Amino acid sequence: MFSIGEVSKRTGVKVPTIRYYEEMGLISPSERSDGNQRRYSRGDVERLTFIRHARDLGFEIDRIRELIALSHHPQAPCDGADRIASAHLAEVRQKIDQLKRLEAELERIVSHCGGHTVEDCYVIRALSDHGLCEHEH
Amino acid sequence: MFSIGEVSKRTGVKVPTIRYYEEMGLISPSERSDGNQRRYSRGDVERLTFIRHARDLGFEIDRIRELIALSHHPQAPCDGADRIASAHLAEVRQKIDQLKRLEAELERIVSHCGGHTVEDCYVIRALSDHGLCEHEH
DNA sequence: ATAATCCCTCCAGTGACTAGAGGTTCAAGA
DNA sequence: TCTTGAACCTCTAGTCACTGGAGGGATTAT
Repeated sequence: MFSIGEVSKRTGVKVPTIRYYEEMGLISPSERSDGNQRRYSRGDVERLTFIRHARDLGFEIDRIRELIALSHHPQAPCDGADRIASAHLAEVRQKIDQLKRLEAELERIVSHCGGHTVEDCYVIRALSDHGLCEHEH
Repeated sequence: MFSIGEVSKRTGVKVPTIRYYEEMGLISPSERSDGNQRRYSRGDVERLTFIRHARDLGFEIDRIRELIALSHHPQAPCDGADRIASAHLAEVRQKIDQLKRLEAELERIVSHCGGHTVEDCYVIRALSDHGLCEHEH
């Protein structure tokens, strides 16, 4: 049995975050000490590692809750997990595209900043006048 | 003079958001009607367009406040605006890199999902076992 | 005059934490 | 066994950029 501090060290998840995940219904300690402190099993640590990993990959708490539920039915078909991950991948790709468009716009704005005063600074002008933009956004 | 609803239509910024920006100190209406309703000038509308545009490009409220302050000193050197925009561009690029790494990882996880049951589903296994990952994250 | 629409303020909720106050428990050393 | 200090507990509030709703007043068109 591990204290919350030990679990935090093992998983890299901060102590208040572990408590937050508990409140969100992702994990709860297997036991409590006589003095009401959380005590985690090895299984709990594994589960928190799973959560951490999924968060690192950008899965939302709700999606993680679903993935945990799925993992509790090892004989169920895995379409569910696959669908969640694929949907997430699509979101990530969309986000990348969006950011690339921003990048291009910002690049253009920054590189054009030829002026020496704010008055003729392209950065300020481009922000004031949408007409200077190449794409809609 | 425009009502908040008209301004909203002209700029595409939602009414509660305009009020929120006011609370944040980005704009305030030039006047109030006798009945205490907000009345905006043409200049106010331009300013809100500036804000909207900057937000679309991902600038934070605080950065926008700085840009507005700069735009009020047209004779000042424009290094400030340039620096803010360049820093933002760097952030955007970093975010893109990060998301690309996620994309690669998720691609790998999803494409490997060969199993039919959760038990041997790569998605679940990859999340449980960090060792299956290619990169640190 | 009245109805419909708009506007006002204030409060609460979102997501995923993070930080602090004020108090209790635990583990290790004397 | 006692003490000390670190770690723990709960509860509340703050972050960012909004969004939505309640309950009531203002404006506008007919």
